[in-house]
Amino acid sequence: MALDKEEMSEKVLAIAETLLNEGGAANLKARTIAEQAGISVGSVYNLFADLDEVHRAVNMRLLDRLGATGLAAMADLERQGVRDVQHRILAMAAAYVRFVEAHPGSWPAVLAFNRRRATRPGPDAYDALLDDLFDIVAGVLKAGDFGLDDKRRALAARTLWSSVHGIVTSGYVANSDSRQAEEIWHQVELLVGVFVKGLEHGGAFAHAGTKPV
Amino acid sequence: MALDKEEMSEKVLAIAETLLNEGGAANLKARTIAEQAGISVGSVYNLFADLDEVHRAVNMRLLDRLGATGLAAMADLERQGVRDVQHRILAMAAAYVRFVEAHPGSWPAVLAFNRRRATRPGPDAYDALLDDLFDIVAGVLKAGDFGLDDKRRALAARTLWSSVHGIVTSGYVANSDSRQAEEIWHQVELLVGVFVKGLEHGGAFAHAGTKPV
DNA sequence: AAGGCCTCGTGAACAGCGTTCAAAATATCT
DNA sequence: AGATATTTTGAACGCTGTTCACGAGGCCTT
Repeated sequence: MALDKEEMSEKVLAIAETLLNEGGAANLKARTIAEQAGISVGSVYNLFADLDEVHRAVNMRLLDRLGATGLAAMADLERQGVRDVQHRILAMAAAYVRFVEAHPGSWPAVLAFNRRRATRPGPDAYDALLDDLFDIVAGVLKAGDFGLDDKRRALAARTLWSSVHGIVTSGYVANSDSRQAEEIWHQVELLVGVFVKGLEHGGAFAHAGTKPV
Repeated sequence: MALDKEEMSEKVLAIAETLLNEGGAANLKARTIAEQAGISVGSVYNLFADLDEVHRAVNMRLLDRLGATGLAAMADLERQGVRDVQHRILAMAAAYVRFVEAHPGSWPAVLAFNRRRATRPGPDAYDALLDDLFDIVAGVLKAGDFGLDDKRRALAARTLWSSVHGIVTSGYVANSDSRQAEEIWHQVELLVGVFVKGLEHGGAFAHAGTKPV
């Protein structure tokens, strides 16, 4: 009556997610997982090649859920007949902020892990999930009438999303009291307001010609 | 004729910086430092309480240099009589991008370290250095005529900087080939263009009234 | 039922890590 | 010079991820 191989894998991932959320990447230990799952250390390595794979699997589940949350938020607004671009972008940003707040320990771990594999070979499932998130934003931008071609709209979506992301992660560097949460939201509001206004006035085409290097 | 205590500390920090830049935080090992510095492991712990303190010291030196680089870039533009806000912001962003590119290994370590101490008590020297960077951006924004009061200008500065930061760090998740560098710069250009245009048209005051939670 | 095979769980063992601390070496003072 | 204070040392401790020879248990064939 023991658990299936796949069931045990999911149990391990659930335990790993809790560990990551409680103490970050440093808290993800093979022996702790084994003990809490009621198996031996070796069995953990039977299910996953190493702890990196466990960490990666947890992160992908998180990214997946985040994407689903974003899509759900968009569907909600659609149902309510909200078609204003600024409202919709703010709703997406709010969903993102809430998600990060709900995963105080594991979200930093997602980012740190993500960054660590910079040396590895080309794109993989990880990037695909991130692209899904970009696509959602691009879809919202498409509703606005900014005179952007597909390429430029995709660029704007990535820019906007990366910016929100930067605000949230920069903000969560400091103490996570409610004052900080307010500051983050003020920044997001300002960014989105300025961004939409800027797009409306053709700011996406304002080239200054500065050379990067 | 051995080195002074402070000289040895600097030697250790120089070695640590190289190690971090070459292999990230995981490459910062007490035994490696000791070997390369020609001292024993124990002596490293005589100079610094633990490796965290070494890492922190290296990061603060980097942030310090980054601030100096930004100020130097501003002084250059001032000397050339460039007063256009968009140009100046782009120059700052370019300085930031170049700095990150020049420290491919240690800059991620700065961020990861920064994030890790989220549980610690209040503001410290680390935050002070980050505030210095915000102040430089705020100074540039002051030159523009956006009708912003001090408080709102500071918020805009933090927002803009966090956004640039997000673009750069998100971008460097993927492979660091030159195509990626181009993508990053395109995003920065779009962000700055849209941001300035948005500020000019009062986007900083466009409230949508969406509640965060 | 007995034997052979094979898959899978096991936990002791290994190498490496950060960190400590009693002792040795060096420096400083009387 | 002798005594005292300081600093340097590296072996040792406890922890980590990871491996792998071993043995238990199921499954098929004889």
